[in-house]
Order: sequence, then C-alpha cells, then structure tokens
Amino acid sequence: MARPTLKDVAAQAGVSYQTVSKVLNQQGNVTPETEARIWQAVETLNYTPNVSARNLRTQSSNLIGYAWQRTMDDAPRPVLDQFLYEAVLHFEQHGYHLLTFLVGLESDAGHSIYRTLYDRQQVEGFILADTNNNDPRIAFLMSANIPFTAFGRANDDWDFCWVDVDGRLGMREVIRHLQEQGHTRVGLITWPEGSRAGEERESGYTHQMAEAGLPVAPEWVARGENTVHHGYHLMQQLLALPAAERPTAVACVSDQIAIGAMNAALANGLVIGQDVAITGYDNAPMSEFLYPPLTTVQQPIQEVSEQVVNLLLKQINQEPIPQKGILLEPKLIIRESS
Amino acid sequence: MARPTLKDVAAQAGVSYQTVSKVLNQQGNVTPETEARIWQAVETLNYTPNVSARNLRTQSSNLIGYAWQRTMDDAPRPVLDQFLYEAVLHFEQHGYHLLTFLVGLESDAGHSIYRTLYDRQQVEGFILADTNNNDPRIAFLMSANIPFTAFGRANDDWDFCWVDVDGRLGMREVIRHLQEQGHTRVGLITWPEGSRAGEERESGYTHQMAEAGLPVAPEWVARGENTVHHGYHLMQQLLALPAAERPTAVACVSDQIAIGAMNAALANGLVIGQDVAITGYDNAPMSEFLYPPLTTVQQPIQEVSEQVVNLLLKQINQEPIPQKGILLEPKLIIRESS
DNA sequence: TTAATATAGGCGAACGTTCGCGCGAACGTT
DNA sequence: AACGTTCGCGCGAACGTTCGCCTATATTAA
Repeated sequence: MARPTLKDVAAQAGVSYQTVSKVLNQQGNVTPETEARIWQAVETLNYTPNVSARNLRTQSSNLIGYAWQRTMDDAPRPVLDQFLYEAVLHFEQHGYHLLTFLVGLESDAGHSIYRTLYDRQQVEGFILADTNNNDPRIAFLMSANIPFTAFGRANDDWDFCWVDVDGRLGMREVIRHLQEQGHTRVGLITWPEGSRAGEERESGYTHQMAEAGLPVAPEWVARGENTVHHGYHLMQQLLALPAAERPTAVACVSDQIAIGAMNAALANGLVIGQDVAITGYDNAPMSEFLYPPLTTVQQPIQEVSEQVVNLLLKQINQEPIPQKGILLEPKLIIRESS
Repeated sequence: MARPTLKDVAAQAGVSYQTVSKVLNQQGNVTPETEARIWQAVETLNYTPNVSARNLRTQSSNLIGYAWQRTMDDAPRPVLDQFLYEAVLHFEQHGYHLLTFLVGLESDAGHSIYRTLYDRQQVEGFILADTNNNDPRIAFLMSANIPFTAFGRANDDWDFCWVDVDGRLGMREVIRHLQEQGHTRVGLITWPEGSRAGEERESGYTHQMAEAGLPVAPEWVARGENTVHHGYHLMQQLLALPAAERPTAVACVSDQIAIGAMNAALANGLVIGQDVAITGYDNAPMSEFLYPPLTTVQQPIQEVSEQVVNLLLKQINQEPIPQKGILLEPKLIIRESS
C-alpha cells in the first residue's frame, strides 16, 4: 500500500483530515474519544507526516547547514569532530537535523552555496567552525543577513553570534604551570600568523612570560601548519639552538603538533617530562595514552555546542538575544609530559 | 521583498508560471526569445526554486541519511572521516546532500529513527559504515525494504549492497612483508572477537602464517578495543613473554593500536624497526610522521565512496544493479617501523 | 484552398500539509 | 423561554512546485 496520508487516517477515524492534523499538532479541541480514535488510526495505518508538505506549509525546513571543509592536510580535528557531534545532538533535541555540504576551495565563489541553500529554503541557518579574522564566510553571511552562529571569533568589531573558548587564558595557564615547574626558557610552537586562535594563544604565552618577568627570544617561537609533521620539524629547529639558549619547555598550540614535538625530542634522545617539557592543546583522545601522557588544555566543547545551538535557534525564531558573544573557559590538564 | 516565486518570475517575463517551470527544468518548447526573457527575469529577481515545494511535488527529497555513531572511546576514525567526506562529495555531484542524525545507544529502539526518517520522506536512503556480522541495522533496513548501501560487509548470506576493502588480503601482505624481513615469530593485536573486519584481518594473518609454514602461538594474538591505550597495554603483554617465545614483529589492525604499541616498545627501551617491527592499518594521516614512520595499509577510500554512492543511487532510481557486493584491494605501504 | 502537423505556451490539477474561520450543538445564565 | 458562550469539529484556502493535457497560431503538405 502507498504511504498513508492525513486523509487516510481521517477516513479510518471518521473525522475530517484537518482535525487529524490538529490532533497531531496538539492544538484545537477534540473529545478524548475522537482523539483516541485518531491515534488509533494513526497507529494501525502507521502514519507519519510527510515532511516536504509540512515544510512547504510552514515555510520551514528544520534543517541547519554545516559546510564541511577539508583540512589541507587531512589531519584529524578532535575538537571539531566532538563539536559537530554535540551540535547534532542538541539540534535533534529541538527537532532540527544537520545538513552537511562541501564548499569549494575557491573561497570567493564558494559562498554562493550558502546563499543558494538558504534561498531555496533548504536550511534555516548555518553553523560555522574554525573561524578566523576577516573570515570571508562570516562577512558574507552577515551582509546577506542569513542566520548563523560561529564556534570561534573573528574581527572584534564585527557584530555576529559566536561562542568561543578563551585560548589566551588557556595558554596563560599552561605557561604559568611550566613556570611553576621551574622553567624560565619556554618556547612556543604555533600556527602561521593570521590565525585568530593562534593569536589568542600566542598572546597568552607572551603576556604570561612578561608577567613573570621572563624574556622571550624571538627564535623560541616557531610557526607551522597543524600537523604532526610540522611539529616534528619545528621542534628539531628549537632543539638545534645552542644549549644555553635552548628552551627547556615547549608549549604547542595543538596536540597534533605536540605529538610531533614529542617524537622529535625522542629522536634526539631526550626524556620528555625530564630533559624537556612539552605541552599540547585540545586534549585529543589519544593524548592521555601517549608516552608519556601529554599535558594539555581541555575545551568545554559540550557547552560550546549547546550555546551555539541555542544562539542559532534564537536567531531563527526571532527571539531576543541577550548576549551575542559567549566566551568560555578552558581547563588545564596536567600529565607527565611537563 | 519576500522570496520571489515562479509567479513573480512569470509576471516579470510576461508568461505563465508553468512555462517558467518548464524552462527551468529544460523541458517543453519555448522560443529562444521567451527563454531569454525568462532567464533574464530569474536573474533580476534572484529567483531560486523552493525546495520543499519541489520535493512535495516530485515526491523526493534528494537527501541521504547517515547515522553518526559515537565510538565508545571517541577515538578518531580517519578512514570513516575520509569516507564520509568523499561520499558527501560524490552525492553532491548527483544533486544529493547528506543528512546526519544520531542513533541512540539502545540499539533496538534506535532503528525506528531510520524508519521514521524514511517514512516521512525526509531521506531517500541511507549509507552505513562500520558494519558487522549480524548487524541489526542491516537486518532492519533489509526487512523494511529501505534503500541503503554499506561500507563493510555483514553475514555473507545476506543479500544487500555493500562495498568493502579486502582486509584479509591487506593483512596477508603485511605478514608476508614481515616474513620477508626475516621474522618468524609474528604477533597480532586485533579487536575483540565478533568484529567482521577483525575476523577478516585475523584470517589473513592466520593463513599467511600457515602458508609460510610458521606456527602461531595462541598468546601471540592479543585482543582489545581500538585505542592507543589498549594498543599500549596489549603490546606490554606481548613484550612480557619470555625472550625466546616473544614475537619479533607485531601487526596491528589499526594505526591507533599501532601507536600504542609503538609507545609501549619505546617505553621498554626497544628501537622500533630494529629490535621489533610494528605495523598498523589504515594509513592514518599521522602514521607517516610518527617516529619512526609506520608501515601500514592504505584503503582506496575514494573509490569505496564512489561505489557506495553509485550503488545507493541505483537503488533509489530503480536501476538494475549488476553486482551487489564490491570488494576492493588495499595497498601495503612500507615505512621504517618494519 | 483546405486539412494535417508541428510548435509555443496556457491551464487546471495535484502533491500533503497547516491555519483561520465558521457553524451547529450543548451548556449555562437571566 | 430566549439568549450568549463555549466546545467540537468541518471547511476552504494556501504554501510553490511539476506534470499532462489542451489550445491557438504558424508551418507544411496535398
């Protein structure tokens, strides 16, 4: 038999199909008896509403878009993965689903996909991650007046909804911890310049060093992409400095990089946590089981997702938004690598 | 102004709105002039078709469902991630998008979400990954007659569409390679029993050892979950065997496990690739940059995705399916860890 | 010249909902 | 007994498409 519709249910229950609709949407008055009859009919016919028809009528799709960006290097992004998972979870609790799509590498032309998806009413808004200063996606979505919420900040004078974790604070705590361990020459392996998250974390490093009255040699700050590979080579670079000026501790802006740095230290015959301290960032699942376990920073991803979802749904439902930007605090996790 | 509809475009172009529809769907005869006028109107009004209305009319949604399963341990799944990415890519080339949803942990009740999503015509089919023997999802989808294609096999006598990579062959080649390196005592770290992929790989191990006339001690086969953590401990276990019966080479069923095993070997002061050989499986992005780089097996994920998409779309479009199961060949990648 | 044919485009209907309005019956109030 | 009010439910309309059929005009053939 073909999919049952409202009319089929109505016929079965002996009422008009609009009444069935009302019962299903729990509005309108019906006697308990007819309501029971209707539910009974729904049950026996195994009726489920047609979502296209409903969407057409209500002018909504209950879908949120997320552009899946391939990272340059295919590195795993534990934080992003968890963020997405949690976001899907929270969206589902509000009856929304996530529609994933790809955006071309040609960044300019690529934005039209956001516009198209929104204009044809396939999605009601977007979530963004991995944002940056001058992020063209954010600029575009703001100008197009399309609802979205970002995990991560962009230009401070841009007015949009975001949720972020205070990377500056996180890195400050890392550096303070290293200082408490007695380290005075602390290096930093970070991303290339121009990354908002990188700037935050670097600023945490710089400020905490300054606050402790410790000088920072320019060659202690190494920059490269977010891969184990780069971490390895940048650490080699730091270790190649003369013994007297070589950092005794190295903070990395990601666990990926830290793993590379650890490998480099091992390759140089150093005992990590003893000859040299290394810290990561993100608390990737495996960081706990590395050799030795990695000191790192944990971000409250679950809360990030929840807030992102809330902010986006508020926009979609035109509800008032008390605070457009939400900054959460990370947590230092001390293990044996430092 | 409100979203323009077909009628708005029609008014602008001076034709009936149905004619506009025909032009947009490239069917029906129109003079080049009117066609140009229509496109012009579409352009100036910035018209995009309403997808709900179209879906309602055509009884299709152009959406494919994928159930996001949280792994027990939150371990990264490089293969799965790449598979999904490629699948999204191929689906988009056919005008489809991917709808992600979560399935509850209570496996039995959880299937209703597949049914619901399909019955309300929100998705036209599903893709599955990480399948297993007696996989309840597959059993359910088969019985419900819902289109789907799996990345991975299940019971051999089940008749459904799948694409898989020959794990038995992959592991055979790993073992053969280790044998060629002179190893006679080869261990295996694999998943707990009951995993289809695990069985395949283990069978490759067993057969290749047998073929080479080498005995296999039961204690050489260690089992545990797919984490760095378990890899570490299982390797410790193998290394704790008396020197004379301890394997000189250990094949792992995943790079995750291999990383743990490498860490354990390091912690025991062994030089990997020299004192002991270790191999992984999956060619995770970081495997190349470990210390030392990890010998592993690469799966042709791109082709897997493409075939999965093709099989699923064939089902949806009721096209004939020449071959329901497709088995692809993996490729051994030899690096310094063996 | 007439009839057959092709061509361009209009028209009505339908896809399966939701929503507001309206109407009769039952009920309570004066 | 007459009247307002509430309750339970039906009815028409609309959301924006696509699709098949129909018609009017232009084109060709007899």
